[in-house]
Amino acid sequence: MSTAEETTGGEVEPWEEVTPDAARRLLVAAVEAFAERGYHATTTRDIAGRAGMSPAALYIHYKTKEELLHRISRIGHDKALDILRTAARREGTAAERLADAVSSFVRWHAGRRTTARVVQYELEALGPEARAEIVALRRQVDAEVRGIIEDGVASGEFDVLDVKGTTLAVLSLCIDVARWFTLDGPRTPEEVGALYADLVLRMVGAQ
Amino acid sequence: MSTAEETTGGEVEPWEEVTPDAARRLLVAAVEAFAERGYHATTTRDIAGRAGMSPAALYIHYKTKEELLHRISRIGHDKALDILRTAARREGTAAERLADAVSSFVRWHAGRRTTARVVQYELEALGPEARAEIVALRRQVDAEVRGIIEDGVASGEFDVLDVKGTTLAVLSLCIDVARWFTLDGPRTPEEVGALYADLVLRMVGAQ
DNA sequence: GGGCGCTCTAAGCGAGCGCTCACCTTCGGC
DNA sequence: GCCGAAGGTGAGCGCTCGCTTAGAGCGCCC
Repeated sequence: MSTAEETTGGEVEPWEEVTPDAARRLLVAAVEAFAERGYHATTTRDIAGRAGMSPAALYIHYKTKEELLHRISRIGHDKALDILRTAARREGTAAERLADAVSSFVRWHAGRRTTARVVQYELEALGPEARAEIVALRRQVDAEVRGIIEDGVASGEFDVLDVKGTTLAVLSLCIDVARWFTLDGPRTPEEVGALYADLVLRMVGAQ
Repeated sequence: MSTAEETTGGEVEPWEEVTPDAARRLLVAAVEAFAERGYHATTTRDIAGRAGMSPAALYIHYKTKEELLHRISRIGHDKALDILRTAARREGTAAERLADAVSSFVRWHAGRRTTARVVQYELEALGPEARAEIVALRRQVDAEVRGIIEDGVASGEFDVLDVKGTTLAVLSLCIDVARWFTLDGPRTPEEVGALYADLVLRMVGAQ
């Protein structure tokens, strides 16, 4: 009952920061529904139904359906950024830090696939201000990865001509895991993380 | 007025296989709308409006809104598969063919970004039989890329441990271009294609 | 133990959805 | 010059959407 959580980096119970309990149940239901069908194809009745409540109960805890998406996106981006920061700021060579960043980022996208899907693919359903807030978080994500690659280039560990383009490609590769990964497939999140860390080290000329 | 087409591989007028003219205008309008807002967030009134017609006109040429998506997805996948097959079956080393496949596939995803978005991200909006048809095409796409990588491993050009996983990663990298690329950005489709071909050759240990 | 605040529900509002229908125009063939 | 087919429109049907409202249940503090 506690194996799935280990793939996320030790988080025992996700969404534990959301209270009260009913608000969390609604949010978890929304994550599942948004990930399965997309934001626009999901109805508030469906979300409330999955949480075992009437449609009106949703509006006690959230002002609109979009606020639910905003909260999910915000918490998810915070978590993703936290994972990358932890890897970027540990001690070790640039290659070790990049491999750590990629494998843990990929493990999160695979293991928390439903959350990651919503976080990465439903950005455009947000209104202008909410979207701007999330875009700012994404720039920080980009900066963390670019920082590691720049370190590796400066130290001579990496051989990269286009640092910005390579950063974009590395992040793109990791993010797209949320699109194709399924727990029914032949690979575990850990295996994909290890494979991708190896591929990325090759991309930056570290091996 | 004819520079954009060149990025797709020489196609002068896209969707020319769709007739009559009104049906093509509706389909082009649907591609734009689906790419901007997603299938579920697009209304039939919006599609008809973009094509300069009344909402009812849509149903003279297409039975349902879903049939429009199906036609777009089918034609788009045929084109994508055609691009990969052309690169895979040309003469040359495995490295040359892989670089050609990746750069032309990426050029298509960047240059025909609206089409590619619909093709790659709206699959789940299709009904079961239409989705099964498209999934079969995707398996052929996967087989073309895997074939080149297997050739390279057999000839000793490539150094790849996990062929299936690496194939998946290469395709994932190319496909995700449709998510982040914009014509307003600093890169042309040709530049991204060249960068990605280089990165993929590194991933398979060819340089 | 009575009032209060928090949580939730049943019912339903106005709006917009995919789609249909009755009818109108245009135009080539005889 | 008339006709039928092909391609188009305006109005609107039945339905479901996001969201609201009036009020019920219930624990908790004075």
